[in-house]
Amino acid sequence: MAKTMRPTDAELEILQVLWDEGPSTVRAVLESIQRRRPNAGYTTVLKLMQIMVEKELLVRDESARTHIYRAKAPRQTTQKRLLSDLAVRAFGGSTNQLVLQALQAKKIMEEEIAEIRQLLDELEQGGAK
Amino acid sequence: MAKTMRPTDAELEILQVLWDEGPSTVRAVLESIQRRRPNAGYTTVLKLMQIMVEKELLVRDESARTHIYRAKAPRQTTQKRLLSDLAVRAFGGSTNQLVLQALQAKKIMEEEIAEIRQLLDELEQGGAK
DNA sequence: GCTTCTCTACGAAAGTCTTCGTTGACATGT
DNA sequence: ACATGTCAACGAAGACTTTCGTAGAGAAGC
Repeated sequence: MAKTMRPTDAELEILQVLWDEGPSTVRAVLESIQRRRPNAGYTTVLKLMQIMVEKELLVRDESARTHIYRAKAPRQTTQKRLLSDLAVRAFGGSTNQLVLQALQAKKIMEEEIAEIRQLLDELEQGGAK
Repeated sequence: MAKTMRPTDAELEILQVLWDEGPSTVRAVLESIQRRRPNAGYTTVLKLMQIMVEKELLVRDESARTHIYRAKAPRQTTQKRLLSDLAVRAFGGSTNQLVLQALQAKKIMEEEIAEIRQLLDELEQGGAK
């Protein structure tokens, strides 16, 4: 029903866990988060995940007493949405500027450069008309 | 005083105007924003810009009655901060993954590919040990 | 059966973001 | 000097985010 929104910080933290570890219970997500942030509370994570079901960011299996949650959209879809969103908000809509800036922001390992080169080759072959 | 925060959506909209058009008055920023969003209100923009001065996102020249605002941090610095932030929040800290995803998300023009290739060349020369 | 533990659900509190109405100061033109 | 218009300042409302206390239902152990 609701249009696809940008996940908040806390929501993204939960999505990362579910993308990494697959469908999980609240407790499993909590424990994963606590590895990095030991002060995270159970009811906080539960509440967030409930809200995320309402927002249709997550899907919940209630067939057992302990519910199982999974991310509704795959990781890449969400990542692309966030990138496109950032391109508009901070780069005047230019994804290309975003990429250039990202490349300059970080020293890149040589293997990674090769990886990107290869992708460029494929794009050039596939896209050239 | 406050640590450098991530600008909000409305703040970023104002920053874009100031980056594009240089130091400006509230009214000038408002009119620029109204070109895309005619319902934007004067006091809303004013209040936001006042808050942004407190947050040290903007600097204000109060010497004249009509104050002049400018972005404190240059465009690229803020863009890099946002990219690095997104890399952590949505890409498990991998800027490289972010770049790959951004490249795949968009069809890239050939000239742009050349531009990126050139950047890669420079990076390879400068960074290879 | 009773106690203890785990889980979901609910609601409220505190913080932030965005919007705008109102006010008073200052400027301009006549 | 007075009317009109522009500006900064303030305060408050409404929405959203994040946190957590509390309560009740069900499961497990004694």
